Amino acid sequence: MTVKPLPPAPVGRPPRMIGALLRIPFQETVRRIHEDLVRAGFGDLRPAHFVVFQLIDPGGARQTELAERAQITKQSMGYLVDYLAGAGYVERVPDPRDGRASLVRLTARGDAVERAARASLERLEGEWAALLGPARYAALKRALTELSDTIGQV
Amino acid sequence: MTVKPLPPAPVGRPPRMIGALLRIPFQETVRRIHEDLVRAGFGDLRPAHFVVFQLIDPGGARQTELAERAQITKQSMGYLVDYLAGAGYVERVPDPRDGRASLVRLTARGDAVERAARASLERLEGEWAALLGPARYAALKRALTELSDTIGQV
DNA sequence: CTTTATTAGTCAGGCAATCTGACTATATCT
DNA sequence: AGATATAGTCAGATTGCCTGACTAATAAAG
Repeated sequence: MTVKPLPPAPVGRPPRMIGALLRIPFQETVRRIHEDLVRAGFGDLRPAHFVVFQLIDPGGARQTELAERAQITKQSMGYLVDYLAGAGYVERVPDPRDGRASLVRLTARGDAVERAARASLERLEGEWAALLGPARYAALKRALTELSDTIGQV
Repeated sequence: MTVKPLPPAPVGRPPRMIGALLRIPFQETVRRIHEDLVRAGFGDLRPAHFVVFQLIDPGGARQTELAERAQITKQSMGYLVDYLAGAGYVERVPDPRDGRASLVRLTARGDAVERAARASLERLEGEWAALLGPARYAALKRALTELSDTIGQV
């Protein structure tokens, strides 16, 4: 009666190519960090903001510098920093070395986010190291590090 | 005199964590595919469209099915498919098995894109395999495949 | 030391890619 | 036949990015 059952799954999918193989774990890192940050009370942070925490220097960084590192325009970085400043995660202080510039610095709340994100990733790394075995996981990180160095981005 | 030279680079950056290590090569795959597709005359495709080519079945797929696989809403997938149909990469044909549905199918032009994207990734994989050595590159793919299988996404 | 060019950042406006909610038409189940 | 579920569209909003034009401060050239 039913015409429903689609032809019986012609094959078991071609193996994923490197694009999907990188995308899936990468998206999982983003998802996990976001989930853990929400649980830690930082629910007003969205994935687009993570790059700021990742790229900012301990003593603060210029907005233009952050934009270059993140490879977005200074206007887009301004938008992200505005939001983060409004939500109390960063503050702008005048740069004593250059009257045009200000330094974007993490507040105490911003520092807490950085620590929470780092802890979240470390938990995930622990899970993955357990899955693959520590040696293979370390080899994975070394290989990815070499690729990243070659690509030459932040 | 000059106050300019920032303190001489306090340290050589902490090692990247797994998030950045996955993000950098992943973004490189996207950048390279896009670059090669532009060169091949498919400059009207944007990275957001790639997922459709990646997820569509040879005989066509339902829009809702594509949305589920891509983990976006059916409305968002509708937006992408509308664009691709308007640009001649896919066509909607009525689903003979279900009057509510249509099947999204690649046109000849869409097939050409899929082949070009695959070739682009294969070139990139060749470069990376040369960089790491074939054995380490194969091990990298195996490790990423196991992580992807565990995460359980497309 | 003044003019010129460069740099840091903002303002204004626009587009792409997502979302939610409400709806229509068709299918399926009881 | 009636109730429920599913495929897809319509309408409207938001986020994250862009380009272009601008201001203010600095640095370089004469």
